[in-house]
Amino acid sequence: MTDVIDELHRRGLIAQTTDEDALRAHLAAAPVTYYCGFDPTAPSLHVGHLVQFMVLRALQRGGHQPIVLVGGATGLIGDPRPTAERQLNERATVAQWVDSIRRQVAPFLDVPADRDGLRAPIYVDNLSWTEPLSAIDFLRDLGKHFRVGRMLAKEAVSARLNSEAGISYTEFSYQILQANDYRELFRRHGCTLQSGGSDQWGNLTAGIDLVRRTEGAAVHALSTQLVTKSDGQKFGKSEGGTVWLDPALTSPYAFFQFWLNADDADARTWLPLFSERPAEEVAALVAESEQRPASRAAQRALAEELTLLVHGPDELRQAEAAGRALFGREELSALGPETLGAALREAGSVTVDGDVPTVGVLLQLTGLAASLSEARRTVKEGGAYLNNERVTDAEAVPGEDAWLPGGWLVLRRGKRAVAGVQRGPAAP
RNA sequence: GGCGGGUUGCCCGAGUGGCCAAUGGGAGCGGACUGUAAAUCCGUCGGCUUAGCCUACGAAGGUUCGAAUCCUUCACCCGCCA
Repeated sequence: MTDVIDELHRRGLIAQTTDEDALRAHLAAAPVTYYCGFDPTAPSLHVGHLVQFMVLRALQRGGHQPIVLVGGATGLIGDPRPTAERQLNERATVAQWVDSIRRQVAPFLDVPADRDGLRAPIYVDNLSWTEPLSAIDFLRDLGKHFRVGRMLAKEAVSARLNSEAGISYTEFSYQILQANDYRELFRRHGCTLQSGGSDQWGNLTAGIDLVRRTEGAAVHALSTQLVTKSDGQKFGKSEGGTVWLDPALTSPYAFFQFWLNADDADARTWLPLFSERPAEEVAALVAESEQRPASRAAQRALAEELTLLVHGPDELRQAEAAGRALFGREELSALGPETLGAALREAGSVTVDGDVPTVGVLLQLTGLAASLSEARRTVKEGGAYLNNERVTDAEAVPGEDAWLPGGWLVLRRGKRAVAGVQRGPAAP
């Protein structure tokens, strides 16, 4: 069977590891228990987190034992960001996020009953061992093992010390908590490998040092490559902002479209990272994308594979169908009410009853425009469409003949942003 | 603790009493060209009951016919000195 490290390298997922030969040997010798942590800083994870699951899944396929840690404790403290101090969230809020993220993660690693040889993940929350720590415990049992000089040298800390923002003692302490997580998991589960984003390297090594000092054991770390965009922008944002994994925050349709709309260059570099297809298939898709960019083979593969993974087969089917219906060349009126309705519900829709508002108001209601002013502007710029026909007057009210089968209006802003308006039951 | 400098729209950054909803750049958004791509060009870019009005230049007061621009107090940041 193929070496997991080889696969991860091939896919471009590895940024850095501790002694790679030792890690390879370790993974080859016996099933290894490994972990990756996710801090609850929002109610949902986003596409940026998927890279971590790619690593977790690859190791799991290799027969190793995954642990998924949700940072109920570290989420209360805040991992230092390079730019500025984090805003602390309420404890109750963080606790909710722990729950929602824990549920969200399940489909990525849970093992179906019929799959042998895969180990089901262990789920942990670091609040369970961090909360009982007293200040005395923290300072005597943990603090003694950390040298301030080393802590200051970590990139996450030094970047902040050199910035105008400075750094609070709270965030400065973060690395100690994460190091302690590694030690706890080593003690409780024999965990000997931690993976994380490349920005986590300092925290990963802090844990390794602590385990070596207090347990006398050599444990490993692996950091993943930062996913980038060719234009230098941050990965994982679309028109609507962050692309979340939670279908309530980013619809499966929007999720699918995010991947489908990727730049050619990006899609080709992302495909190996995110696709679990065999290497030859991935290479063939990339080649196809280069020869016939208009086919968007790489984008399609990404969209299909990841929507399936994150949202499941039913949602994938609907997201695909919605895209075909809304961007297809066929007449909207030719679509059946079921197809149209499903597509628009997937894309995002609102219901109106009583008096029908103006097009401008509808643009705002559907979220296609953030404000009425923006809606008016969009119309003035010629970027608003009702049933695929350009709207010229924001104050116009859609006439009776505009309503499509099923009581729908199709609103579009620009080329990609589509939303539906359905006539409510109370309409005359 | 003292002295000096600073805090402007999503970000960076001009603006030292009326011509300022505020120069310029970036991001974003729309159009043209395309492939629901990139690049390029053009336009747009606080809100609203949109030829007008309202809210805004760290916060709160004040001076003035009129303040982002002057004064006072407060908060925060950056220097230098204790």
